[in-house]
Amino acid sequence: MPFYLHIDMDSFYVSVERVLDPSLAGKPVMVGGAGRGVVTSASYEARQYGVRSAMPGFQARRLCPDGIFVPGRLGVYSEFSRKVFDLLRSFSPDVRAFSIDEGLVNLTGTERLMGHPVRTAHEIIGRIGSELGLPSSGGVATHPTLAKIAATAVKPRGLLYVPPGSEERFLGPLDVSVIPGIGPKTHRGLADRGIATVAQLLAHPRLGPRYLNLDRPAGSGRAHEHSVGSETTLAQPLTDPAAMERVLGGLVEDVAVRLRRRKGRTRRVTVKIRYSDFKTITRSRTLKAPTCFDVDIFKVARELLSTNLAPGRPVRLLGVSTSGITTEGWQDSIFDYRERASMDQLYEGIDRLRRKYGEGTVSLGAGKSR
DNA sequence: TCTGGGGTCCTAGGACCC
DNA sequence: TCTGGGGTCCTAGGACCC
Repeated sequence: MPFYLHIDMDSFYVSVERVLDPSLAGKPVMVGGAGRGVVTSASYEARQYGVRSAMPGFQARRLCPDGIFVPGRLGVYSEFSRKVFDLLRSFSPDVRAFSIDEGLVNLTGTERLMGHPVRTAHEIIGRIGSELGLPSSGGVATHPTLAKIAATAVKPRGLLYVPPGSEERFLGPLDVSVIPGIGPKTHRGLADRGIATVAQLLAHPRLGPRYLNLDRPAGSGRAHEHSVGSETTLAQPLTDPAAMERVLGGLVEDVAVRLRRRKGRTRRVTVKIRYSDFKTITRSRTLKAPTCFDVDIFKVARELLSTNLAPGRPVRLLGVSTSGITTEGWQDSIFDYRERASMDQLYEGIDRLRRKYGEGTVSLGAGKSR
């Protein structure tokens, strides 16, 4: 019998902040939400006021004026995340990280060594708490999706076991929104057709399997296409194309450095423009040959920006994204092998300088303005 | 003192090819 | 002197997730 444990950290960023500053315990704490930002993590005390993650900061401050707002420290959270996953991997070789604070442990076949999966789940959650000081929730079930739904259902500080054979009894009465992939829009659409519970959804011959297919074995999804992008909401909306190009240059630089760090080359460049009325457009172009160089990406990005920008209309966000990324070598373009090789050396040097002396040290002609 | 930033996946039309 | 048709790539938009 397959057994999966889905681990979901409880208000992860806030919990890490509390480990580092115990005086935050028991208080309404929010990470993020400064200025134009949104709340990225809210303590359960803050949620009592109606604060949710992804909520705009101004709204959170209105709902919870006495709350404590902490700026996020992604590097610190990543470090704690690594420790959590190290611990998970000491229980099973098959661990999948879904995000910084969510992971799946395959406990199939561990019974003889470690006892029943529920016992193991208890121990894992206990050790995340005792060794790292972090609260978490877990779901144990015969299917990964089911385990995730179970974990979400018992948050915070809960563990829920869905025994084999009781899957439909557990899921049936729940609201369809518990299913990953069903967001507000789909939820409304289903409600319009009179579908509110999972049981009603599963009874539908076409829609049921589309949104929840527990027969499909784990990990049978398609191989996903990787992308690397960077975007920024501007401190002040811009109307000056030259100023926008400078921002674009900074974004391109950021993207290209990350692309090279993972030894990737992109086949596609996408520019994103969000006007101050929130109308958002994306314009992309597929390249003839994959590249990881700032100059190549910037050339395309600048062109996409200049040919699609509505003149005089204030822009609040600019973004650059690269996709269709390949990590294959450059042997496929033999004719310019030598040129590319020397470009690689040049950029390696630039990246080294940037690492050593800071991001602003070396920049493109277009300059950087972030 | 309006609404982040990192992503993945899906749909759908048109081009293009055989 | 009505509309083939299937596969794949390109592009834009949008839903959704953390």
